[in-house]
Amino acid sequence: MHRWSKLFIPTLREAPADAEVASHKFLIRAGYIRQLGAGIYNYLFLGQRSLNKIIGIVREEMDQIGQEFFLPAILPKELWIESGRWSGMGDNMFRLKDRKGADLCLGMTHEEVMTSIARSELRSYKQLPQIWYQIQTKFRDEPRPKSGLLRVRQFTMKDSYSFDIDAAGLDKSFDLHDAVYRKIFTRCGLKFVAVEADSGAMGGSQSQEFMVYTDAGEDLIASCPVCDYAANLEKATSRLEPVAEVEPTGDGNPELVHTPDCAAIASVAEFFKISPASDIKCVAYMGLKRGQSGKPDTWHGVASFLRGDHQVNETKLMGAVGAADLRTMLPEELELFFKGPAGYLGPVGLKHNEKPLEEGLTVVVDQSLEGRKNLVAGANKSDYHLRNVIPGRDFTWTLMADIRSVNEGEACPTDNCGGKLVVGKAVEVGHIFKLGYKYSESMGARVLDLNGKQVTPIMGSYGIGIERILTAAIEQSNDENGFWLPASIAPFTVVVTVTNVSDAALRDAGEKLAEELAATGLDVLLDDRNERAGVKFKDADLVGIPYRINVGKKVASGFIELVSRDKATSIDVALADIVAQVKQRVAEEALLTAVED
RNA sequence: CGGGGCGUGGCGCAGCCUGGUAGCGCAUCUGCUUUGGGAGCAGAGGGUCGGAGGUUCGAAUCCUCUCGCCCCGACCA
Repeated sequence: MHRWSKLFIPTLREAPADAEVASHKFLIRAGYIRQLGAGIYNYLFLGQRSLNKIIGIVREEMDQIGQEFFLPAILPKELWIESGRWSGMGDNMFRLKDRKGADLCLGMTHEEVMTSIARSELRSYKQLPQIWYQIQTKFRDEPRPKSGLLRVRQFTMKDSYSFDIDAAGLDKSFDLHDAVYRKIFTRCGLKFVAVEADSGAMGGSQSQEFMVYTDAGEDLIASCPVCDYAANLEKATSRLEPVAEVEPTGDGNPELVHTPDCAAIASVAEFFKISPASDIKCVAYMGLKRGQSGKPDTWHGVASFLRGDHQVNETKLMGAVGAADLRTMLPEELELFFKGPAGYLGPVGLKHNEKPLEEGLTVVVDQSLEGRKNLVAGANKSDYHLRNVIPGRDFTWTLMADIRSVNEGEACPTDNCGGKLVVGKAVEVGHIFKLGYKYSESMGARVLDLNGKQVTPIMGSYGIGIERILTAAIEQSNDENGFWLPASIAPFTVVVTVTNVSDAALRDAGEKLAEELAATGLDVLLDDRNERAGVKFKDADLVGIPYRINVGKKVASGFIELVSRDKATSIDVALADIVAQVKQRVAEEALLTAVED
């Protein structure tokens, strides 16, 4: 049992002016955290207590499938040179030198270290599979820390890594993590959704994120209200309605048309009296190709063509051409590759590469243009467009791929579903990922298989953002007075508020009650401060404790009040029944966050 | 990095434009009263005005540089 009067819980009546999202404001107002620098926070008593409960749940569940390690946070350069990420991580990596001048970095993830253990210790398929995890501080020099604990430069992550003999084994390790993650987030009381995610430059085969819907989130999720389809917008696909093609003009071949002041899609559509879906849009990029084996990185022209009413999905485009980065083309580059100005770019007559990201221009055409007819496109000449353009007949491409972003209201891609996709903002609390052979291969991890042949183990990596669980929980449960956490992760389960400590009878009743509750194993906070009742009620509402017991005048007749923070409901309970009542409430709530074993 | 904004007691702000002894609310401390939704009265303490340089008789205020923080875009747990 803890006494509020002895604790450091610096609650604030007002939030700092620069806090924008609810969780940021309340974490500070409730005395959970204090800021030390951009994206760097002190965790105070209540905050640390809640994080410790989250860590406890994560550890308990992870122990069901893996083994806990604890790796260093300060890491030598050499490992990262081997994996190619010393340069690949760029400015996101905190770097430092030791007294001898040797390069070190602060760990932002631990594939390299885990793989180094695996390669020096694992020798036989008989030792596989292995799942190793740790709960540890990560350092990432984010370009823009923001929103309190949502995006920070130092945070706690549970990261795990699996080593399997083959792809089937990896599938199993992946599925084990999927199941355990669901248990963890359920026990933490999060309303989460698992979505398909982009596997990006990491080159893995499957990637799934665990997301909690909130407007504070930075990701966009497309989901189907009918079936269970859900995907990060970076990855999401949809089924398009067929488009009514326009009739050809003249002999049906491309025809040059004078189109003054028609640089915008809308004005082109207006000019030709067509839907933007019958116009070909061009977005021109420069794509970054990572230099192989010590060679410098290079930029190459990438022209993307898609329907006028669609938007380029840069994540998909990068994946399609294998670029490490994209930027838009400068005017002089447009002139070089297209001989034409922005607004009048088109695919007809363009010379393109056979392979992406080589000398010359890489032309990428979105799938939705396949089989289309009689389209309008820029003529690569100021104030001119072409009509009657047919993909394949009038122009070709380096590659055709899905490079567009889906829009809300488009049809779900699942066969025979028919649902309309909705798009919502969410925060990522976990990510599970089939890595493949990238690290085991490059760093030389090998084991002998059943036949005595040397093989490379296949890896997976899996992360949970500890602080993000707390942040997401606050985002999903708050009102103007504060927030409430599920009992499983709240710093205390119940606060016993003595309305007037100068009344000895109330004080004694509160003491006795708090002792009794604590004796049953509940986390009890006794508010024994010499403050007015209103102050204590306000504080109790603020700090995230799910239950409150008011010890007031009704004690004289043997009653106290039990208040549930979430619904702000209060009932009178006989003193003799209160311990049982609280236990029952907590048990009922626990049922909601219970997981099957 | 590009764009925008802000730095004045612990927190929230005013003062700056038009230079002239730094103010308000909350919080803190003392005393008395009060005690079920952030109490009242009386008194007290606390600020190199982010930092450096400059202009001026005189700078929180004007100029230059610099540091920090927040927000919007490219990354990720």
